[in-house]
Amino acid sequence: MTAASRLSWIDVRDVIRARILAREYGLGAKLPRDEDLAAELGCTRTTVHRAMQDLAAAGLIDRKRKGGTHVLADPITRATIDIPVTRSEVLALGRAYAHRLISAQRAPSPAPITARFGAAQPRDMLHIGALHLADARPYMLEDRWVDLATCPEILAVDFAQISANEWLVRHKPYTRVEMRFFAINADAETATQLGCKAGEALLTVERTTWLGDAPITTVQAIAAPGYVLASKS
Amino acid sequence: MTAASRLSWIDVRDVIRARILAREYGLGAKLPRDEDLAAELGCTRTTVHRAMQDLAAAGLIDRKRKGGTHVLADPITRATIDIPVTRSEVLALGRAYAHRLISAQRAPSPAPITARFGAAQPRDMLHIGALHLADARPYMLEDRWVDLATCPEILAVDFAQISANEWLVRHKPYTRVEMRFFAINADAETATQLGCKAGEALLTVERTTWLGDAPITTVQAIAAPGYVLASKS
DNA sequence: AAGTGGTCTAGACCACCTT
DNA sequence: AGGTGGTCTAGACCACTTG
Repeated sequence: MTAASRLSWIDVRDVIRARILAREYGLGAKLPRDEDLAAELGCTRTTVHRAMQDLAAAGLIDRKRKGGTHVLADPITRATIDIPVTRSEVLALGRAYAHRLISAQRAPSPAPITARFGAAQPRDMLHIGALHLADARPYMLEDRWVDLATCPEILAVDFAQISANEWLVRHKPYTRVEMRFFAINADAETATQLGCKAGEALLTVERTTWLGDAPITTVQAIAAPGYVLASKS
Repeated sequence: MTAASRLSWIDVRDVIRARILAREYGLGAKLPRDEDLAAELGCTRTTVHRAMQDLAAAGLIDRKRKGGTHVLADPITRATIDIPVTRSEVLALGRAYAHRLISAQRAPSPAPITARFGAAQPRDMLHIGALHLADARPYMLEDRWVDLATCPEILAVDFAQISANEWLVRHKPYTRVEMRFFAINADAETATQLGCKAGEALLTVERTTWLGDAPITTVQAIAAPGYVLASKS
């Protein structure tokens, strides 16, 4: 027999999750109140709360004050993706990192870029093209816009020494980020830059960041063929 | 002046986050002990702990017992992606949903599929091809393998009535999932099935799920051209 | 209006990890 | 071996949201 010294929130979570998985609490069903579960399992409401918090974060249940706790009627699969600085990502693969500046021009943001930030008017920006290399081969192509009102210091950065990607991450923290993932066919120019055939399928990640409400940067990162993005454990 | 009735963990989190963003605690720097922060800010250690928990989940800090709390030396961008049942996804777009079974054959898993599960030996599986439609147009193409040892009931399912995707999500909960995102060029067969041109770039999501250590299913979902996967707010 | 989850306090003990 | 974060309890009050 196992001595149950005290019930940890992980135990509680596992019990509740098991009941959900076994459909003891079916899809869309309402769970007992935290207090009742606490009484039933022999722990504090705080402990049940901690367990529920974890299940909610995992996307298994939905909680509302007064409304109670419900199993999600439409189950979802939730994945977390970590995107490191490209230099670190390459180094972590055990490959040599380098980057190359392609272009950097000051210009007002074109409509699609303005729209990404949800801004009404075009903004004064720096438009940067850059290529990340792994073992001297093209790894990722960046097409980036940096808001100069929020981030004037970028004008003084020497992109021969540090990529815009890394400079921004290290010097311009953000509070909000939106990401979009999609696939594109390499056009002629992209193919040349990435050293692949025109038409090849390329995974593309679009990232836009803000500091509060102020736009910082938006980037379209086009990965070389074969790139795979994996979810965190 | 604002009356500070009591300090909520969100306030504490914002203070600490602001310090990190302002590089008051620089990259890789060690933060004060929870207890000291609590004393400084005038709240309980529990409240500081709750704030730290949030910052750790966001990927800003790293905590270790005895080691203390550190700002991550290599900042990462963390995104969460929710993947609903395909039917729900289509309906949420305000489009009509339908699905079509392409094939369903019992077969031992080929090496690449066996490997996805980390299994040593081929397993008895059901191989299913299916097409999801939105407004009667191809939306997503599924190439799925279901483990029959774990999930024999799948053999009795009528895929004319419910897609394997939805049946599994509703009847076979999982405890672990791994996802991979990449881009592929449509081959001739895929192009025909998705109603696009051969060679078009298609976003592909590979999902593999387990219940404990037991394999459940692995699926390669190929989205029609134009598909975009967005991170959760 | 009231029920339910969310949070805070105060204090104690535990467990992990670095030193 | 000791310091730090992790957790649990017990009780109180708060705030959202639904009936």
